[in-house]
Amino acid sequence: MKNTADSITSSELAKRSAVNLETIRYYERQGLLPKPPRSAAGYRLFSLAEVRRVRFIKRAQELGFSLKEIKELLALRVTPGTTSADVRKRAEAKIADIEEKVQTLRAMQQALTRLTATCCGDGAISECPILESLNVE
Amino acid sequence: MKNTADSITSSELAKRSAVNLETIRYYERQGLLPKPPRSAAGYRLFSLAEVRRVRFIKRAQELGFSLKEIKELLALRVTPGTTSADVRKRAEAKIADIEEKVQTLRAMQQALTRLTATCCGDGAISECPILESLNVE
DNA sequence: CTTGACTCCGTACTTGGGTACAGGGTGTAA
DNA sequence: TTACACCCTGTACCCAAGTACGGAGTCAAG
Repeated sequence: MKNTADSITSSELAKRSAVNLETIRYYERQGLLPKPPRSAAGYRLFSLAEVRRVRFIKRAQELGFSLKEIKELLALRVTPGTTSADVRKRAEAKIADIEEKVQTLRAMQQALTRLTATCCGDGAISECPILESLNVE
Repeated sequence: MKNTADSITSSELAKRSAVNLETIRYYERQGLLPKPPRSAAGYRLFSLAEVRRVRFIKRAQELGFSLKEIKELLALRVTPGTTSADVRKRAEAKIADIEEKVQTLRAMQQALTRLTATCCGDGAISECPILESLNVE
């Protein structure tokens, strides 16, 4: 089996998106990757575009999204059976979720910045400044 | 066992920080919570300050930090045996990590915003716009 | 026409992060 | 002084997200 210009094997997809081969099969089972067409011998024929998809999944995971949430994100598009108003609503909800994450990260960053600022001047800094400043609610 | 002004039981800590009681024990085992002093009967006597700590752990988890990473974050402070230059360096590394997360979240948000913008106008939008715009390398 | 690298499938194992008991000891209000 | 709610420990179980493995088929270079 050779990779052609527009079609790659599962192990090639795994390599290019820097995940384990088994992970590809797993994502397919979980519906995160579309069931790919098969060669005459039954080999999976992935499109190169899936590389981007797998990388997206990995990135999103690092940001605390579960595979289930990622599936929802990837499903956000207008397809037969969904109205664009519906997609719009779901997308807006996601935007708000993400905004919250950003705000929390910013607070953490600020805390750490204050830490670096105070700790070089030494003297009395709080026991654990990062806790001090993430005191939201 | 009664909770006093400055000392609470493990189940009270669990309740106030909105986690399962067993999670408190688990965090203690993992070194995410300090081993608390005990009452004569062996009951844990947590300080109220630990509520904030547990909440911080939960928030950080939602942002994709593992318990191991969270432990490192919580350890960022000047203590006997660490120089402030050392703390500074580790804090700066964390700040950079976080900045990356923020950037990725911003890209996702932008993608979603474009989605809501284009989908109400309907017409030809890309198959899955969120993938398009998170095309970072 | 064989050999070595690849693919398939199903199933079993692993790791992180919890959760749920069981069996026993407290604390206190009635 | 008992009833009931609470705490302790240890151990076993659970789910998500992979990862590994065995047995069998496929492909292409020598």
